[in-house]
Amino acid sequence: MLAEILKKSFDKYFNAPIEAWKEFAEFCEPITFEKDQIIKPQGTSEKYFYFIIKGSAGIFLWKENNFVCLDFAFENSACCDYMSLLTKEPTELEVVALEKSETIRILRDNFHRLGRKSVGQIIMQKTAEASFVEKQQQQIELLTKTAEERYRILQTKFPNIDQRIAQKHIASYLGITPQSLSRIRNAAN
Amino acid sequence: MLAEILKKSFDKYFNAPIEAWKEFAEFCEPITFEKDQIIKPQGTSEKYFYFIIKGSAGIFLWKENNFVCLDFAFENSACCDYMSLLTKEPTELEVVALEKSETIRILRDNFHRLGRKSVGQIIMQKTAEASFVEKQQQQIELLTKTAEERYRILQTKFPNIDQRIAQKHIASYLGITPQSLSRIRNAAN
DNA sequence: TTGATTTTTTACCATATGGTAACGACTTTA
DNA sequence: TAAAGTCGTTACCATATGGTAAAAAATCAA
Repeated sequence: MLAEILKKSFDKYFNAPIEAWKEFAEFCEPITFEKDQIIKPQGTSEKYFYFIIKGSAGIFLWKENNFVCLDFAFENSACCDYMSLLTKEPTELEVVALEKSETIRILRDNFHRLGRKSVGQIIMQKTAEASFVEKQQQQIELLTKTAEERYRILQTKFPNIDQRIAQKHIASYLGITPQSLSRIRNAAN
Repeated sequence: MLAEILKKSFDKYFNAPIEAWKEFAEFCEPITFEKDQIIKPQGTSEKYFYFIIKGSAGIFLWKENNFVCLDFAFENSACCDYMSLLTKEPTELEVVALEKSETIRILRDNFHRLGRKSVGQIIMQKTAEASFVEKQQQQIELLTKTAEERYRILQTKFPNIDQRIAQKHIASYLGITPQSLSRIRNAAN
């Protein structure tokens, strides 16, 4: 079942038989998080690669007494402090469940070890490439769009994000205060 | 000689014999660009992976009648429209030489083909991962630092950037106008 | 339900940055 | 050398967003 999700997610890149994905899935462990539960605390090194089956999570960076959200993750996407997973260094990033969430996770060392097998290697390569493209898109938006335009783009990308994620988190992702987001939302009518 | 540069750049990840790097280097072609020469025009798909031996380049995105610089590349670093190289789709990104630059390049299809060999695969994997980490750092700076702080960080990262790169390019990289950068520079004393 | 806590909204003023314009310095071209 | 263009600087005002504060609304806990 997990093998099927993985196969469906990555078949467009690499057509491997379901057995190969099942073998990969052997190393995956299901784990559930409550809303607001910390998946990876700041100051630590990321030990797992997570994949969200149901629910959502955010990658946060604490700044003074506030925080900014660097990214959201919803169903069928990876969710971890990927920078720390790659470098094995501790970071100040914090991963938090934003809803009650069902995930599967795989130990970092197993993730890297499986990277030497064909399907594991494709997952690692495509995860790195997709993560880069995603980040570059975010950088382009931050450099070329207004806060309001970024908000509209985010709503298009995740159509029900307003119903699922607190405004303060969306505001911090957009790089503005909750007050400014409130102003933007209420001006638009 | 190129093989040695490649080996030096990637040996920390993967200790391959110089012969393996020489084999990889066989597919590389040297090419020189004049200052302000367009390496990859907007609206096209990236055909090459470039590596800068000497000089510098910038990745630009045109916005109305202005442009923003998404990244600088100097000696011993990759430089291309990596997003387009990966997706094979045309993008609006433009790569421009900012000084007279000596580069080596490798055809996209050869790059991907060599990715199936051990050293090629390590280059592709590590390039993707390093590009992601780099982009996430930039995103963090854009979300948590002021324009002045970002300028100081950039100066630390590339100590002689003020002497090598036009202020207007630095300003656009920082997400501000040249006038604002001028104000920041002259206020700091 | 009731009270406590958190989140969102609104209002006020402050500030960083944008946009336009003009000027001088520098660079390129003829 | 002169002319033309580009670039960096400065000044002015405009604007988007920040910061503080407090009320209103929503959520959570007892």
